[in-house]
Amino acid sequence: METTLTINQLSRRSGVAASALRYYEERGLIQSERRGSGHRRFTRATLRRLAFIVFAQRLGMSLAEIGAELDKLPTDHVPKGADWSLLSGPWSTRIDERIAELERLKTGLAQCISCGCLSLEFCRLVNPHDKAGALGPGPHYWLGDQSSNDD
Amino acid sequence: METTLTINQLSRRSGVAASALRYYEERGLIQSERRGSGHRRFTRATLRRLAFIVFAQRLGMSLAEIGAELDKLPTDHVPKGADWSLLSGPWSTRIDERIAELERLKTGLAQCISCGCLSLEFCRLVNPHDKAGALGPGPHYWLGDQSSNDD
DNA sequence: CCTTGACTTCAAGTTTACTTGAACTTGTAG
DNA sequence: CTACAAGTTCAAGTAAACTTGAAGTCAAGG
Repeated sequence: METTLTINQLSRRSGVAASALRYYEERGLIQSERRGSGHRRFTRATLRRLAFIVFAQRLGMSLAEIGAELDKLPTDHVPKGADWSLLSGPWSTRIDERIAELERLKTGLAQCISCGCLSLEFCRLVNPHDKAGALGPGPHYWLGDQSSNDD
Repeated sequence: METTLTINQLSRRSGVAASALRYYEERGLIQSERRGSGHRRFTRATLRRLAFIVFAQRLGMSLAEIGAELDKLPTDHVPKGADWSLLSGPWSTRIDERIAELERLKTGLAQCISCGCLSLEFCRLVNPHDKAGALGPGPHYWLGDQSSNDD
């Protein structure tokens, strides 16, 4: 039994579209060996790598950031539990920060917006101290640009 | 004293770029009156509307979704606390769900990925029951496409 | 042998949320 | 009255993360 996976097998197992897998490979997030024909073959370890990618995306990380994290994994052997733990450790913190922000949003939404005390205060609520901490979809150029708030 | 704001005043007060404000108006998220010259004038109520938009974005909502929410506000008077509460009420639930997902991710990251029990299980962790609940940046076409997981 | 499905590359298209630039008009301070 | 800042529209550009289509190659079953 071959222990490697074709791109469609990997796609089915991971839930990630084959086109996305090719894209990830192009970006250097995953690797494959090629058959003489040029067809890709992925190891099963790629599944865990993909899981990590999917997780990280849900946390709002860009593929560039995720790639940087994955680069920290050892290359001399297939990453084990301990190797992954090195990556996931700081993430608990990241997740906790995100949760804390959501709590703030929840409070802010209930109190600040609805009661009418709001003017430019909401920026503090949304982005208290981290200028570059833009999570969520789309560009957020408005974040970290409080310097012009002179009114 | 004029109680209306020019686009740059509004921009400074809200932290949202003037170009974005024009874009929001074009999308129907905010409104303005026009002077004879064509210059926009915004009421102060727009500030709260903007706060809502900014909040909602941080929760991962698209401008289309946000627009749909804002359309629920009454048009016969300037929305008050009670009006906003109608919108923000269900949001606590939404935020709580998001927080719950983050908790799952945290646990999953620590346990499932690092221990190696992972294959396609992670999809359940990431997206337990809500197919369309794609938060975070970028397209997530892989979500809600579990039907082909026959392997 | 032949067909069908899976695979390949490469270029171009898609979506969201804006920004940027050009060309022009208005408003205000001195 | 004359700068100059601030406003306008419109078209085009940007970024991320993919998807789609075209055109061709490869592998397996009958």
